[in-house]
Amino acid sequence: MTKGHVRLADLAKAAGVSQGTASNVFSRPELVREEVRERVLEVARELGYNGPDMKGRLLRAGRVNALGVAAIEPLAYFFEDPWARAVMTNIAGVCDATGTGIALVSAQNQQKLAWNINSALVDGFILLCVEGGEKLVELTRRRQLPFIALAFDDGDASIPTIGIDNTAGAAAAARHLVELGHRQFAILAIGHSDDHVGAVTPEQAIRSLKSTSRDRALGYWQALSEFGIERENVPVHGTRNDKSSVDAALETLFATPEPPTAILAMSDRIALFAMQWLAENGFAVPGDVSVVGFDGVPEAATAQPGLTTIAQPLEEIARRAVRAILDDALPCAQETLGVTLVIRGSTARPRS
Amino acid sequence: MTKGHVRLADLAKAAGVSQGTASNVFSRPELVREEVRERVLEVARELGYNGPDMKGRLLRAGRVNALGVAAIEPLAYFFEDPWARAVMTNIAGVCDATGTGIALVSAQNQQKLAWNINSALVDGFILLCVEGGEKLVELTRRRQLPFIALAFDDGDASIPTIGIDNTAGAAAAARHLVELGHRQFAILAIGHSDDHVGAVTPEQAIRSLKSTSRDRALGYWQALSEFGIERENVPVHGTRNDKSSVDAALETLFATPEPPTAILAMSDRIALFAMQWLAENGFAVPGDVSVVGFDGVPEAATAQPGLTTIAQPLEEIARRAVRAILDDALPCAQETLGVTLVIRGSTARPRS
DNA sequence: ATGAAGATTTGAACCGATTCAAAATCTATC
DNA sequence: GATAGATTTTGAATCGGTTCAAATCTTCAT
Repeated sequence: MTKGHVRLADLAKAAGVSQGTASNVFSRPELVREEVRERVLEVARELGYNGPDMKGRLLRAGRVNALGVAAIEPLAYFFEDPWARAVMTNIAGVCDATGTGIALVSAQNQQKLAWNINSALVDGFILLCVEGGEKLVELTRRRQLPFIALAFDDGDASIPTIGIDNTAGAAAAARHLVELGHRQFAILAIGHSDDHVGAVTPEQAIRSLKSTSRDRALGYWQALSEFGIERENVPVHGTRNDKSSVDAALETLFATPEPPTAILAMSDRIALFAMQWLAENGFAVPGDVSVVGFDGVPEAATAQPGLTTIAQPLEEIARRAVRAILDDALPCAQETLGVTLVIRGSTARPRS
Repeated sequence: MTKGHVRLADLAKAAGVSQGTASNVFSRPELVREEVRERVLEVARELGYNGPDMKGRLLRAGRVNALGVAAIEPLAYFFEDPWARAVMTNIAGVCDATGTGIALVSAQNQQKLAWNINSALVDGFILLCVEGGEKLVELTRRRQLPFIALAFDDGDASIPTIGIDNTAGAAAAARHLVELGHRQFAILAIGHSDDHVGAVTPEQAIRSLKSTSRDRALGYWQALSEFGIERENVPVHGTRNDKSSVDAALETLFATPEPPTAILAMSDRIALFAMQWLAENGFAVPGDVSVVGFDGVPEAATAQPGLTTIAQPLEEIARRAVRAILDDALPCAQETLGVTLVIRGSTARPRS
């Protein structure tokens, strides 16, 4: 029954028209006389031909109408990591509107990632650079397709990037707490280049933090110093953005004679882990301790209590990124967008 | 700087070999003498040629090494819906292992979906049929690529499907509660063909529920009747799988003289909304009311308290589905997998 | 030196469409 | 009825590779 394979040429012959006309019936129907068009479609139906095959079309046309989103992580990252999910959700929204497809590109080891990036059938890439951004950019660059990096952690201004104002965001977070009356702070950091865990001095932090995290640290310090709180008096603990390292940091912090009344977390993930630890250890949030996160992931809104955080303009980021790829209108310079402080239930005045 | 475009033919000429040899250098290097291979690669580097372009390769070779996952929903569905996310996470895991890419295919209106399905560059499809399964299958069928339907709601045995034993799962959930001593039940349903919201009689439920939901209802009733509780005494409320319709159902239920002490929810999503409503309205879970969900999404494990639920073997489902597509070894018959009762903190004996 | 077997390389066909200049056909105008 | 102009249709080139039978080159025993 199945005729092996019906291709456009077969259809054309069967319908008694040239291949060119047959092609137009599908791709530019307005060019072909209605009568002919209907006949060809009729024959197509009989033959079980369902429109031109993408592989051929694409070869000729050059565009796939899909964009790739890449990260150096297992594929499941896109569905499990809160930030990645939030970004993807917004990208998905923009793609829906423009009818663009999404291909997920990733791998743990570089060998495979290189292959995957090279073989992905897409018109361009959005790079999630939270981990291994440099490698990712390097591999993608080779492909010679438009790409844009998100959360990229490197000064190289030749790389098209959409970022956020980390310093201003962090400053806003710290200012919010200090204005509520807090004076005892602690910072939970991520992004030590050596995955350092535990207390660090400000100098160590400046030296070993990746630029995103360093900017956030600088923002915290800056706002606090405006109120006379010097960085030397604000303990900083490195974490690996996972529960166990956050737990360890908090155990140390709350074993000191003057534990913090306010916690500045460099990610919502960390902040949520912190709130969990506090709840488990009998500290009320925000009664005993206030917590501020960073990123503005959806989970922050649904937590109990809601997490006060610095929200990234993800929708705007997604819109610009997708547009940049599809229109091949990459920003000549790196773009930096503003962030907003979202106040929820996890922050309040300190117990007097 | 950019030489317009370097293609395999250019490289071949520049390196002084035939195009066939140049091709082999990349696709089947073992066929070409090392000396030649290195020279060609060297020239490739000079010319900035980064391996064969996928579009051409694919046209000839026929395989894309990617699979499409499709649903009649906006693209964001894959990242937001708990069940979809759980399924995707598992599919991603399998794909990671086999080096397969994932393309997301979806659209709200059928017109666009048809186009997207036809133009997706994939070797086959996994269909998430929670909504509009029939249409999805019909459109995919036309594409004449291997596909397999998940959560498909139709008897048509000619369609390759991996499903679960809904009746047995529901029965296990009900049995668990009844064995704890509960006697006052309520069922929160989804999947009314007309999106009905509010109380329904068993007859109405049987008539208007889609098959997945009907099977679950039958399972509940069957287990309860073994303990002498007749279906007429178990109120059933339709919901739209969203918070507002769940809230409405619970308000009605708990306004009755004999409110339920145990809730059977047809999805974890509903169950979690229910727990939220109960908390907001001063009912302790499981102290005052026990709740059982269905599906076994990750959120069920992290909720406070943990949600007792019927877990689908998602890993197994994902593994079989991906294998089926990649090996083009579709199950000749529809497969049905077993489910397991996972007991967590949301169920306990009723207050005596 | 000769010839068979094995290793490399070549060349041309092919994958399945789109595209566009040129040819063919139809319409309108005088 | 002839002709310019508009509308359709055709045919061949092209996109960027892969593949495979045939041609060429090596190697080595005879």
